[in-house]
Amino acid sequence: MVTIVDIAKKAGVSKSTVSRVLSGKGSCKQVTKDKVLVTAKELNYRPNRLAQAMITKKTGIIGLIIYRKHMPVIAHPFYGPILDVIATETKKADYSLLMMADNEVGFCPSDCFFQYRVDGLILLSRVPAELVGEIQQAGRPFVLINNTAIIEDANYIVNDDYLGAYDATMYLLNKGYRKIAYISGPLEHRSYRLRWQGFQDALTYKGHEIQPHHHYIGDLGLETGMAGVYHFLQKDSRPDAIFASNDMMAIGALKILHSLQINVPEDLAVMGFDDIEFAKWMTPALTTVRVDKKAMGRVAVKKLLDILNGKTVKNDRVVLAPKIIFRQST
Amino acid sequence: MVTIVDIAKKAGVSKSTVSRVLSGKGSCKQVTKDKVLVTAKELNYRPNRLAQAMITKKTGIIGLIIYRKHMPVIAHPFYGPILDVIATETKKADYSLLMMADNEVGFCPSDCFFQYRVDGLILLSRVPAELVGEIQQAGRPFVLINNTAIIEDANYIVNDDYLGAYDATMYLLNKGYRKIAYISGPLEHRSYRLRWQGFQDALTYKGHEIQPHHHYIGDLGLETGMAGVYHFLQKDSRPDAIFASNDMMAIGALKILHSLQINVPEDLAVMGFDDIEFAKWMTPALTTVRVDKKAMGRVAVKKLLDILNGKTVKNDRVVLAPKIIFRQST
DNA sequence: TTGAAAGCGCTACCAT
DNA sequence: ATGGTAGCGCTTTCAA
Repeated sequence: MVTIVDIAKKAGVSKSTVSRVLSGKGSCKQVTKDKVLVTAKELNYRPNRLAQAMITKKTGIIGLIIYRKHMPVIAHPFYGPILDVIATETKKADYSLLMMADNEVGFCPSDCFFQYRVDGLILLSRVPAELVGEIQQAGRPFVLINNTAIIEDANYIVNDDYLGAYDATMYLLNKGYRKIAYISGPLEHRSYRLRWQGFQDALTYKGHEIQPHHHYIGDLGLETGMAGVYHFLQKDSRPDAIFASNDMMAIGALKILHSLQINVPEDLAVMGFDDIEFAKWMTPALTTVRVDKKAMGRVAVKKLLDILNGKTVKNDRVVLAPKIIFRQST
Repeated sequence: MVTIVDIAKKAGVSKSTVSRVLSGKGSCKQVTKDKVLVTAKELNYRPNRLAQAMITKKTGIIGLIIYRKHMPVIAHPFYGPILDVIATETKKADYSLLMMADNEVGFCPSDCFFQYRVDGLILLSRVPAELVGEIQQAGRPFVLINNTAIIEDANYIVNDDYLGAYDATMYLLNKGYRKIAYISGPLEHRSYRLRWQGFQDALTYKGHEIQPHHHYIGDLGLETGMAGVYHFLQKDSRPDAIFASNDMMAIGALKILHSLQINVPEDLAVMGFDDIEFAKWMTPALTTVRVDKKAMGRVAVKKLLDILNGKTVKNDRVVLAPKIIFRQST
């Protein structure tokens, strides 16, 4: 590999000069500059960023940690689009992205990143509080996206899950649905706890009560949606609407309902949450609460970049407003 | 940050000894070893992999280039799952992944990777021949996945697109469909060229001819599927089956057909290609040709790792066998 | 078994 | 405007 010494030799200058020209710092004669630049190009020189990083203490790399239990990790219908804008936005700012799925064993992920001396970190979804502690202690800038645990003294971007669920329930109620069943994800998740709460509060506010058998708790997948429908249908009083706490569940519900020849929305309405890409492709297209995934990624990168660029950024949380997307399933 | 010098001081040994203990190379007394190890842990030492890489010439990083025109790049329904297994498999081997979408402007992507001195590269989908040339010239190991251009002297993993299309057409023919329309992606793409060829050859083999208006060429998206259907329906002789050259198009076709109240598969059958995740969630669930995306990622990583581990690997191409997945749309 | 010294490719400081 | 030199944190000879 070509080094600045090679350039220096060929151009007949010192390596300090080469470095200065290439980095654009310091002054020098135009002639020297040109000579160096030309030789560098001739030699097809590529700076060694590792060597640079050792001195400047800046690698130009941003680390990305994704909760491993989300399977698939990268092609995840919810997190995928977020990763996408993170990749785009970081590249615009000339940063590279080092990816890593959170490994349950030990705290390997942070280890890995620290070893590469990443400039900053973006953490998605669930992240063990200890890991965040380590990162804080190491003094590395980081931003949390949609974090499950509430962590103090940190920048984080979340969706207003409570509001989304509240509004969606109100919408359902206003549309005349009275027996709304609810399918929930695990309540340990901040998002699912808040969604469930929003749903209940809206019901209460309107003077309704949730029917005894009209709620079902499962995991985050399609199967939970299916199981939920079966659960509701077993009982005498059938719901007239189902509010699934994420789109995957809603899609599962839609599938089952179709095979049971129960018409949506005529016989039973279905509402989702997240607005993953396929929501609009379902038949019927899924009415859902849109979480602004692009904004999540964009804001996260912007915050991190601001910190890296030395702008004074005080830790705060950004709560994104959700929006109901009206389609055909309600 | 703690360095080996800090450990050396505290443990009362030289930094060479620390290095030797930590890297496990060379011998030393058990006592010294323990002392160093304990101090390292006490100090919460994290090796600086950049410094290590400068000497060993091994960064432990694998670069990943994705064709930028695929939008979304990461959450892509076809490439997403491939990225996923790449991430998983590389991590298992203790490599990190540096991601980069191919940037049309110049050859920035390779630049970026070379600057970080990645150990090897995985290139997905379209990659400019010049870029590959650069990489080859630089002597960096690399593997191509589903490459559009045919590149000599390279390891690459592709799907047998010709065979998939041929088989699928045969299946359609055997099921009794006679007027099969075909929706194609751009024929510059190796995959789409081969699929189109496979379709035609199967038809010819069975003594059928493609109807004049029964093929439509568009881009890779949903909209092409929709446009294709409209195109076919304008004409007098309506097809009894549509073979879309990818699932996104097939899904688009399904949507339109549904809104036109044309029953699938009773009035018109629809066959896709790729078997993206959502194919099975459609109503009706989509019959399609499965491309083994996991195998693509797995094989690519294995090949690259073999090269990196010094196993003699001669350049060859792996052609993965596709498989028809029978579902409800045919 | 251990330590001293050289050097990876670069930047940054101090001379000139 | 330019060159010499030190040093980033590490591995790797080579001596002791």
